[in-house]
Amino acid sequence: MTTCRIEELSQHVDQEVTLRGWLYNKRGSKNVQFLMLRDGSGICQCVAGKKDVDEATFESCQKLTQETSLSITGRVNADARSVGGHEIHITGVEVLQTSEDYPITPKEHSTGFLMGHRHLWLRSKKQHATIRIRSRIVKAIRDFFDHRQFILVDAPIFTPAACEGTTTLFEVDYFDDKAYLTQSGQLYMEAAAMAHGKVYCFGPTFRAEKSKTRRHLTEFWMVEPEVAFADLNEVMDLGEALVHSIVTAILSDCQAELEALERDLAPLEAITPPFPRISYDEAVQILHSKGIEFEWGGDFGAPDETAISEHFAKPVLIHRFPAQIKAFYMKEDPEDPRLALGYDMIAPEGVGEVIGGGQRAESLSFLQKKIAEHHLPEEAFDWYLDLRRYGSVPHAGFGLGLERTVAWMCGTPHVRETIPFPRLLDRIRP
RNA sequence: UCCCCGAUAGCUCAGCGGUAGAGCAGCUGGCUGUUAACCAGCUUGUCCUAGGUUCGAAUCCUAGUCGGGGAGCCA
Repeated sequence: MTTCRIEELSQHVDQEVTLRGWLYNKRGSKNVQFLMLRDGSGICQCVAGKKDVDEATFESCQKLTQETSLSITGRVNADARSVGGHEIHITGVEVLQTSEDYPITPKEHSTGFLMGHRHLWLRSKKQHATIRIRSRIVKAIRDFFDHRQFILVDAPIFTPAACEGTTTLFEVDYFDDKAYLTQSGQLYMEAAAMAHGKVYCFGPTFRAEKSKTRRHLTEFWMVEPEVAFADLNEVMDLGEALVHSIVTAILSDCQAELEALERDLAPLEAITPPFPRISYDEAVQILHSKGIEFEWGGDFGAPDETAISEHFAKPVLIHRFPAQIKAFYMKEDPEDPRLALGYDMIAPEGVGEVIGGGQRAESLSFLQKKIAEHHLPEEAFDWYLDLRRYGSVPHAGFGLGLERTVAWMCGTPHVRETIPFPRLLDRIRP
């Protein structure tokens, strides 16, 4: 007897196989039962005709409840009437554990209810598709950097100080001292880039922001490349190429998942390089041309980002922001010291910022001045300033938010569905 | 931190001053192939909590709790 997964059924037509999984749904009449079995790799219709199986088997099929775990043995039949093109003509059914009163029925539920049952909601079709796409995106990201000779360097989760500010950090006890959960691996990647040239880290980051929006999590994943000797233009090229390689991978490998999510493919197929690149000044002009009030020097809010992105069919890169609204480590524009050599990539369809990055300041005295201006404790950045004392070179990098990228690819409006167990302002369970 | 909206059956909701309803789920029966199958019947409530108004409150008022959406900030 061959045990196989539903995704492999096409290789076993007319053979008898055993499938192991959970009952997704059931339909039936007096003489025939249709069991929808899911096993993680797909969903398969298993048919039990009253004349084709013994009485005990038919009766046990009639009694099966949603999400009961079971193994089903039968002959694989190619049948266009069945979803997926194959079905099983049952010869035997073995129940592993009977599921009673499964909370998530094949009908409508509120988001709050589903979030409370996240551990079970993961089994539902769209959630299953979303997590598979997330997995494929992670692989696409790793492949992208690995194929370009980047070295994976893991950044610490416990950190002694803030990267950008202290109000958004989670504080934890660290023996007799305090530590914070990392909000970015960037500073560590700058150190690693001076050792390996091209590096990236990929892991969870934490922000204690009291944000309650569809784009925010308190724990989210970020991939952060950092490249020695690179300038702003090179990391804009890198971000563009990364996003393009992610889209290409998803479109070629995740067709079934995109279909389960009812994703409109046209906006994804439109994501081809080159992406438009505009300066902050040009972005402000676009806002003004649309009649939106905006004062030069401020940062774009979510509605501003959407208005700018609606101007283009592709992701748009906005570069050279006013230095005053950007982090202390940004290099200033030699042609206009009011500006910083940073950039954001704004995704279309209201997704918003998926990449933030730019060229880092390599001058020791400039950084010391900036740390003072931002009222940051210089002693906390002593090790970081060493990177400017011992062979400082121009370098640049960025961070790409994984959950926003998954939401973008999936067409999912809220990032909480793009991570298996989301951590939000007021939700830490399950 | 601020601004909106909501809380009624296991789930999704209707009822909005006269004492509790529908669909789905569950249970029983029917149906030769169904595609969130369908048809008939049955069961299920501290109407979020605490005060108040009223002859009478799920319904009106106040406070609180929880949930949803949005803003700021950011990936």
